Amino acid sequence: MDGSQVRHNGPGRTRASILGAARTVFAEKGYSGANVNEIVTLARTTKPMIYYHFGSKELLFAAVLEDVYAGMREYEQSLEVAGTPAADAMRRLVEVTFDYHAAHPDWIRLISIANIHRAKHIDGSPTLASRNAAVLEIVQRLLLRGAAEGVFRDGIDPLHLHLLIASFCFYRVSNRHTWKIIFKRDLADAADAIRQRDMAVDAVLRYLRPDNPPAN
Amino acid sequence: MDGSQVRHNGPGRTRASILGAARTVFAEKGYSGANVNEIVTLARTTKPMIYYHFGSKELLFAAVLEDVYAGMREYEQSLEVAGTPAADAMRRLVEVTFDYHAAHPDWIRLISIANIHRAKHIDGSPTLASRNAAVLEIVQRLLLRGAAEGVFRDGIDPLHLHLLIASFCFYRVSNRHTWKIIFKRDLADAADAIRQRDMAVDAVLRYLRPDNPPAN
Amino acid sequence: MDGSQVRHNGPGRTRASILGAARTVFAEKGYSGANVNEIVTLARTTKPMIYYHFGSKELLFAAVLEDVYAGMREYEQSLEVAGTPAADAMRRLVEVTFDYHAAHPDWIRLISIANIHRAKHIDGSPTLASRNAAVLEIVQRLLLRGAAEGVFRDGIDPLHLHLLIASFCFYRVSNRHTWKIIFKRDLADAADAIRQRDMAVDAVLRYLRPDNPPAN
Amino acid sequence: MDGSQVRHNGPGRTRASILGAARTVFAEKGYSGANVNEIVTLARTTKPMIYYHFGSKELLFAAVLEDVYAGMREYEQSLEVAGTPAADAMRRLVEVTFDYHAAHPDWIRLISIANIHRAKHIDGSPTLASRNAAVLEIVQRLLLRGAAEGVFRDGIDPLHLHLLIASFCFYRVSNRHTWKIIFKRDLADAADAIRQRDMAVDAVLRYLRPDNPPAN
DNA sequence: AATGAATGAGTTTTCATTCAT
DNA sequence: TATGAATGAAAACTCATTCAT
Repeated sequence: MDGSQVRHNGPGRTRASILGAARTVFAEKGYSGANVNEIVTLARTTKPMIYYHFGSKELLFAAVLEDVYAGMREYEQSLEVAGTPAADAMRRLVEVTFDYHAAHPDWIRLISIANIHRAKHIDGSPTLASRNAAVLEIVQRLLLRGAAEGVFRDGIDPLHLHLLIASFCFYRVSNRHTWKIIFKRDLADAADAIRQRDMAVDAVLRYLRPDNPPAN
Repeated sequence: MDGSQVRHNGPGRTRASILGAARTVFAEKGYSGANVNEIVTLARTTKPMIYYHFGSKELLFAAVLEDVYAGMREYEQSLEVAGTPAADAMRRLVEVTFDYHAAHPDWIRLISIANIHRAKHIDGSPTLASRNAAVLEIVQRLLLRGAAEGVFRDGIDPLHLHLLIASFCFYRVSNRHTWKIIFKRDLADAADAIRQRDMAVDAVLRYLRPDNPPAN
Repeated sequence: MDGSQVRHNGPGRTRASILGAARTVFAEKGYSGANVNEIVTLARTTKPMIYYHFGSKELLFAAVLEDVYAGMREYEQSLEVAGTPAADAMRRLVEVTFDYHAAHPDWIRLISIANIHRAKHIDGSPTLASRNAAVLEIVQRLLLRGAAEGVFRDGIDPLHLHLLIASFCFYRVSNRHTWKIIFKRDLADAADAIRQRDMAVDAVLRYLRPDNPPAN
Repeated sequence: MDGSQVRHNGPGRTRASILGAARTVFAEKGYSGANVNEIVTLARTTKPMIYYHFGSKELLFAAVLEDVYAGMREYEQSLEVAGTPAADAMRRLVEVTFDYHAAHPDWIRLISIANIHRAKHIDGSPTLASRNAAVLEIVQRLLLRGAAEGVFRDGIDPLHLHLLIASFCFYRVSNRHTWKIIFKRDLADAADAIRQRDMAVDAVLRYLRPDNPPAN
């Protein structure tokens, strides 16, 4: 009757829109709190499509998490800072990490939710298992470079350094709601956030600084 | 009128057992994932008792969270270390914080869950509102003492320092499941945990150390 | 507001009415074809009551089947025919079996349905496992008595004799619909049924008759 | 217009494979329990093919039943035993019937399922309506021949005799699952089956034997 | 303070069927 | 003929909450 047919989106279109909607809703409500109906409404499709494309609510959540971790690649690529002194590169790495977390609260919420469920939804994922966590190698190379330059101490475990950085950047976002109530200060406040960012850089660089720095 | 008397537990006994069971179940499954039936089964009582004592599932969860934060008092009291050099006291504070978090994963899970729900269940709680976060004062006093002793730098925001410490101690527990899958290392591994603990102390003390330490 | 309260039937009332409704609906539609909604409507209650009282649709069906087999007791009790010549007693046994099957088509349908599902719903039932099939003993005693009287042959397996009797009585009911279409005769036709009944008795007695009957 | 041609199976190939898969699945799960998806997966085709070739799930089931009854022809043809004494021929007829049922449990399950649904899926089928049930004529001729030979009684209704034979052969297969649980004996046990077969023959021949057999 | 049973609304999931290509 | 994707209706099941006692 009319040429403007709405049915049948392009291939993969429905799947993608479900994934996006699911990401939003899961991040907002948690796994159990999220509601399949709300997801399909937001995705402008129907419930069976979830089961057709993903198999179950659980597998849909797993797909969302894979998607979230795919985003980690993007973050990791932005970490590579070539050709600068190690200390500057490290400063940059902390700042980028800080900013990425600050800019992606959904990412953080979804990872928190995954942990509440003991990461069972990504356990056994071939995609994630085959991943080699690029951050660690970047950090590792940077540590070696800094040590060679004489600006970082030796023997730092890159995983532990990453833990120091990531925990700070993640927690200030993930736990800001309880902090606001308990400590009456909003960690997301812009002015304060800048000082937290400086602090993170400072803490990392001081931690790495050799006890007898080169006298140059 | 008839011999079949209903057994009463001691006063508050039912309430307490519901609270304990709820804590376990909410920590395990999250707010929405937790199920009122499971709670009463674990508490060896019946559903109406929840409504009698707490009013609703939401209010029960709020009560659990208050209970969790009451545990914070216990932690804070163990922080007070009198009569020692500031640096030693600070080392102690970090260690106690680290150990407390490591020993109370449920506490951490519940706080994560509260944050997923944007802390709405504790928002407006008179108990929590009236709380003056003792940690901050302890940290504050310690910072001043250390500055006076000349072993800490000036101008450190106690909230930020607490953030540095707490984020590390919290995150390594809260996010250990996803870390295990992504980085193939278990942050809870005993030997590694010791090194993380040393690192936390080290990072904090190096962060506080004055640039020109007193020549003593 | 009004004294005629309908809610809350007597204890066990809801359970019993669900069981009765389920029996009707399962017999009518088969296990998968039966619909939980229809059952609760017929039982004048609500869906959760099925899950509260029985646990699942499958367990409800299992309960129906147990109920069906409980009916077998009633049938078995009516088999005991004391103090008559063995041949007369056997005639009576066949007739009672015939009549019982003819009078309980639902019983037959439910057992057919159970067999379609390979009896998995009653497999492992403690009630049914502990049952000692009284028919077999009755038949056994009757065979011995007849042999002693010299009117039955020796060495008949009571289970096989019961198979001969039951198969005829069951099948003519269970398969009458396909027979009607294939052979254009209705096995349930009253006049014909009488002849079938006579035939069943006749076939059994002739089968049991000794080759050299006592010359009395 | 483009190289990506859809693979066509041979003519009727898809139809036949759907029919075969449907037979398997319906026999296994019953009409309602069977699932169109499972059928097409087993048939290695897609759902619309069912609707293209058969019109609906119900019509597909009807087609399966027609197919099942077509198998009856094969059975009936194997019944014709020429040129032997009537008693031997009858023995053979019972044995063939017994063996055919024993060898085709799916056939039996499908007929049971059809009866659960009151044979509505084959009601009105022109194919089946036009069928003249060959068994009955074979049995009829055999009875006449036996009577002429003086080895069978007169006046036996061939339909009733067929009922006696078929019920035994069908029921021992159709109801073996519940029998196994109730009577703790497996009617399909090979050694026992032989005795059941002998019994069937014996029961039929004794039923037919004249009261005053010819003294030959 | 306690219980067994009930309720209504909602949850995830399934299914036969059909559309566009 | 054949396919991948979509649909609408309904299926089984769950849940927080409340009633009558």
